[in-house]
This record gives sequence, structure tokens and C-alpha cells, in this order.
Amino acid sequence: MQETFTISELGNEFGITTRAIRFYEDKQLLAPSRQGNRRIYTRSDRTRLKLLLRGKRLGWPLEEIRAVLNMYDQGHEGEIQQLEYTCRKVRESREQLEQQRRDIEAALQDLDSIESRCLARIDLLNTDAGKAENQP
Amino acid sequence: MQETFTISELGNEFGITTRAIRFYEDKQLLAPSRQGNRRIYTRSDRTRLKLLLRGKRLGWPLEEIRAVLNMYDQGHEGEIQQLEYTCRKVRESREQLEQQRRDIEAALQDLDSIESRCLARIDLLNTDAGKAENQP
DNA sequence: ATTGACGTTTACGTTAACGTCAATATACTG
DNA sequence: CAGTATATTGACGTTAACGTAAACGTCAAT
Repeated sequence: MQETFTISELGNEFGITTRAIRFYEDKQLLAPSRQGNRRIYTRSDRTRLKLLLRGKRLGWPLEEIRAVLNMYDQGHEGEIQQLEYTCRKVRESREQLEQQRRDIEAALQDLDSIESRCLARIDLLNTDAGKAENQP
Repeated sequence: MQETFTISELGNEFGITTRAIRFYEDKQLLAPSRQGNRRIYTRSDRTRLKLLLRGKRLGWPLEEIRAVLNMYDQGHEGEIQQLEYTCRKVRESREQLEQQRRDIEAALQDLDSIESRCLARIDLLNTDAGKAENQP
């Protein structure tokens, strides 16, 4: 794979606009280096962006995503207070993730039930042509 | 449990403001009945709200939540085209949920890795008092 | 009769997360 | 060297999801 990427390469790869990527930088979620004026993204920058988008799919606000991204950096350096703070945030995020997981399980079960009701109804309308519907 | 609820009862139970609940009604996600001027919420309304909030925790926009809520109603009635449309939406939602589930699994593993790196680092700083850090 | 708790509608304000220009710079390409 | 593609910053616009405030109704308790 390439060593570096342009902004539009990343935009195309992940299906987002360059405007969005610059916006993330503005909000301190990315910090690519420059060649003169232009942004150059390393593999690590690209990974950060990938993680960012994962956070988005989970519905997190950018602020929170930034906090989580910072955990990746601060796990192996920093003072003890910073490390403990990171640990606490890790636990918070994990609780939220597990809540989301429960929500997903419940939602999936609901969808199953809805679909089967739907299919049963379709089947009835097809085979029976809905006779019972219009007859006294 | 009660048969009906006031708006502030539901607000307190779910930790949201009455403004939010009225807003959801404005956006057609709820349709409580009235006694004169005032809203009365049945158990079914309350369930709808609960499902709504689950959708919110999954990061869905209200528009999408409304579509899913409508599936609950349309699973057992309506024309065949409507039923098939509902089935398609069910499958779409399921795909999205399964993507979210994968994201959650990945994120949880990352958090594990971050936490253990963090803890190892804390342990090092504690037992060793970080000697290697400041010595040549 | 007034206070206070709860409710209503209407309207304007706010924040997040970009989209959409515009004006400008840099680089390749024929 | 003109043209095209790609990049930059800056400013303003937009949408979703409420918050906030005003102005008013209703009912029970003081």
C-alpha cells in the first residue's frame, strides 16, 4: 500500500468529501503534515480517519470521537494521572458500547418479529387472495 | 402499572424534557390523545417512546426512527406493496445494525488493548517509579 | 383571590456537522 | 504558455434536534 495519501484519495476511499476531512482537522481530530501548503496523510492519519468513521457509524458526536482517538495515543505515554483518566474514559466508553450492543440485540429481535408478521401477512394475501378480508 | 401517563411523567421516567417529547410529536413520531387540551399517553405511546429512545442511542436520525416505528404498525396490515416495502426496510435496518455490531466488536477490542497498555504503563511507573525514564 | 404547579402554543435561538460558493495558489499537460 | 485539475483558506448557508422564553389557561390549595 502507499505510504502517503492526498485528501481526495482519502475522500474517495471512504466516500466522504474533502470538506468533511478538513472539517475534522479543524476540530482537532486529524493533524496531517504539509508539503508547502498541501496536506499529506500518512498511514497513521488514514487509520485515525478510519477509526473516526467507525465512531460516526456508532452515532458518536465528534467531540467524543476525539476523546476516544486520544486514548489511542495516550495509552503508552504520559503521566500517571493522564493514564488513569484515560482508563476511566475507556471504561465509560465500554459501558456505552455495551448498552449499544444490548440495544442492537433487542432491535434485531424486533425486526425479526416484524418481518415474520409481514411475511405471514403477505403469504395470506397471496394464497388466500384475502378472501376472509372482504367476506362477512 | 398505570394505564395512562402525563407528559412530565414520561419525561421524568426517561430523563428527557417535555420539550423533546412535544418535538417528537411535532415530527410525527408520537400521536398521543387529548383530554381537552392536554396530552394523554397510553402504554402503547410509552412503548413507542421507549423504542424511539433506543433508536436515538443507536445514533439514528429521527426520520429513520419514524420509519422503523411505522414498521411496527404496518407489519400486520396494509396492502401487499406496503408490506413488501416494509420488508425491504427491515432488511436495510438489519444490515445497518449488523454493521454497527461489527463496529462495536472492533471498538471493544481496541478498548481492551488500550486499557491493558495503560495499566501496564501505570504498573511500570508505580513499581519502578519510572527509573528507566530519567536515566541514561 | 392569589399563589404555585403543571400544562398549552408560538416563536426565536443555538449547536453540530457539514455544504456551497468564491478567490487564490500550485502542478501537470498538451 | 494556456488550460485543466487539484489544492488552499475564508465566509456564509443549511439542517436536525432540540433549548429558551413569552404569554396564556386550569386547577387545587392556601
